[in-house]
Amino acid sequence: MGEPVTIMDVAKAAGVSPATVTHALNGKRPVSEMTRKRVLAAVESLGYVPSWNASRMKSRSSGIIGCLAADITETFVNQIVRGIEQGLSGGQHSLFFVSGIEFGNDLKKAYHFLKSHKVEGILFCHHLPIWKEFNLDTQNSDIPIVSVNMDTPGMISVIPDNTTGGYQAAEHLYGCGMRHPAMICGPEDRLSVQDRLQGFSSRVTELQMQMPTLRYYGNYDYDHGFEAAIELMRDYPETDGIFCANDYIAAGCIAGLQNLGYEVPSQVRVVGFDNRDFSSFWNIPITTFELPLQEMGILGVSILKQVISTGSYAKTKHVLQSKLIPRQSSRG
Amino acid sequence: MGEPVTIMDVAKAAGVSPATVTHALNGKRPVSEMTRKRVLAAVESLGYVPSWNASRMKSRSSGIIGCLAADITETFVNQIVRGIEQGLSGGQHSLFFVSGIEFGNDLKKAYHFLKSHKVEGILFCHHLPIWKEFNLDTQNSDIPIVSVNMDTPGMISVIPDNTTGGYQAAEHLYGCGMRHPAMICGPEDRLSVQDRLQGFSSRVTELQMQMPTLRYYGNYDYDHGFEAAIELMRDYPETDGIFCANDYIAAGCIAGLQNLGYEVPSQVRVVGFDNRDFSSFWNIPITTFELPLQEMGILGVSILKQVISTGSYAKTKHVLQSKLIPRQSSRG
DNA sequence: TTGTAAGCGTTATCAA
DNA sequence: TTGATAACGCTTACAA
Repeated sequence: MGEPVTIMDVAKAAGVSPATVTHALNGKRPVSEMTRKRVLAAVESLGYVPSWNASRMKSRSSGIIGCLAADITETFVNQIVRGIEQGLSGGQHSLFFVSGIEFGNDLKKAYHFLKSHKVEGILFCHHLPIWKEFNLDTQNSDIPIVSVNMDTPGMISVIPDNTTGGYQAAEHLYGCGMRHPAMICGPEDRLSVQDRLQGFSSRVTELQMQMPTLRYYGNYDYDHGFEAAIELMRDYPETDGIFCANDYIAAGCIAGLQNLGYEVPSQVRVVGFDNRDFSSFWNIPITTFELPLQEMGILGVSILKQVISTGSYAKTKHVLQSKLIPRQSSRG
Repeated sequence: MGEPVTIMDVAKAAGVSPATVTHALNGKRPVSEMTRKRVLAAVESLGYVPSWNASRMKSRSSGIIGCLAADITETFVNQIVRGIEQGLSGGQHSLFFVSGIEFGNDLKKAYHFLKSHKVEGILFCHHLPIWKEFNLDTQNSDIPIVSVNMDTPGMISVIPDNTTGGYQAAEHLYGCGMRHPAMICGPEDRLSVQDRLQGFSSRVTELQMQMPTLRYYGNYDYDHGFEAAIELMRDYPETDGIFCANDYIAAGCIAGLQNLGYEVPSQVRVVGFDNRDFSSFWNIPITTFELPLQEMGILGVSILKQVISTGSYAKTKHVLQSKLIPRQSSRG
């Protein structure tokens, strides 16, 4: 498939030196208009594209930022990645996305891969503290790392404010008439679940209401919501407002409530989290919270860029607010 | 942030030549066990990782495969990318994913970017024939390109069989008792819509049934399904089976039918497409088709690898079957 | 088994 | 305004 065209080929074709070709292309020193035109013509006709590798051999900077994530099909990952791309667009850096899947979930391998490409910084995008496994490397890493979505001690972190989300959920449900709150949680080991729970229960306490001690932990899915709702209403029949840890659970919860003959929202109000696509057109549209995922990606890039350019690496923590989206499931 | 560690540093620390370091690391020539150990110790203590750029300067191959897509947040894109990652894992190549977003949707720019990184092949991942815009480049491209998801004339294509999907939808609905079929289409300019329509109507004809001439084109979303269902039942009240171009439309269609007082599936059967997450737990679980997205990614990689290694570039077309997932919306 | 030196394609420095 | 040359970090003949 065709020999690779080098700067020498272009130089020969244009009858100039390789140095002139470089400068005609990147304008780092003046080139006469006539020469430039000849060079550009040669570039065009030969289909020459400079080799990134060779260019970056000399200059210390690779111009590449790496992103390490587990699985691109997870909504939170691809939304964040989209934000990262936006934050990078038009700038000097480009993105090298690497998924755990490529490396059999061996993050150490993936990290070394990025390092071998001389990335100038890494955006780390997980919902579990997997970083612990290769802690040693990252702590003393000469490459700045920003953790997006996980509050990772010892790293700069950009995270959504799940706690305030929970707090606002309680506030909102109270305003809609809830007096006997409850929560159906997701997986117990997720920080997002704990934070949402903590925010919710703290506002519940402030408002001098009681909530069940049972947490109804389970998967982040419909079935768990359905079953938990039935258990919950059996255990605490006075419940008139349920905060679900995400929209899948909320959807199941609503269905479970309807199955028991409850009316949503007049008898029981329901709030979810994450603003999944179906939430807007669920049979009872689901009140939810939109995570600032793209904003997190954009902010992560901006912070990383700053760290790279200044060299200062303060382990700061940046919290972005989630946004309440009120829908029918919570208000009459 | 620390000076970059080079092979020279390691060589000095281990008291050997750079050549020995290379060979101790990649085993392309025998190294005594003692020397190897000293080298590896030096590598470890210095945190040395070989520069990918420098390594690839000599060898013609970059070991990189590029992937060009519009938007990673689209399900079909990230599923395919996941397949690509799987196909690549454990092999010699790594993936450079590039999104249109990074380049302000200037595909030409993105293509040149990949070329500058000396990618050995490109996987092109779109649902629209945007490639036409930079047709000239790709036709004479010295880099092999495989189009995944779009049947792109002049390129190797890996595509889902939407036509057979439509065909099977008609077959399935007929088996469920449908005698007066109809279809609610998506955007008229999508090939997927046209193919699904064609497959459906061809089986309808074979089964000697009639279907409306109206196509009910519209967005691939819930609202369109809802409104189109109402129009459709007004125009053709005898309709007892509706094939919707995707699951969003199907969800809206079911809601629209229920709104009119029809029972699904006993009075009207509904089939969707794409197997969205909500389809399994919709209030009436939606019969749908699962696209072989990950498989398409895997196959795309495998074909591209073969083209790269053999150098032969036949413009073949590879069609993968979608899989019917029967649920309640179609059978009583 | 190991070392020396040339070369990959580009850019920076120096000289013209 | 331009050209020659060294250098980037690594691999690989070739030599020892």
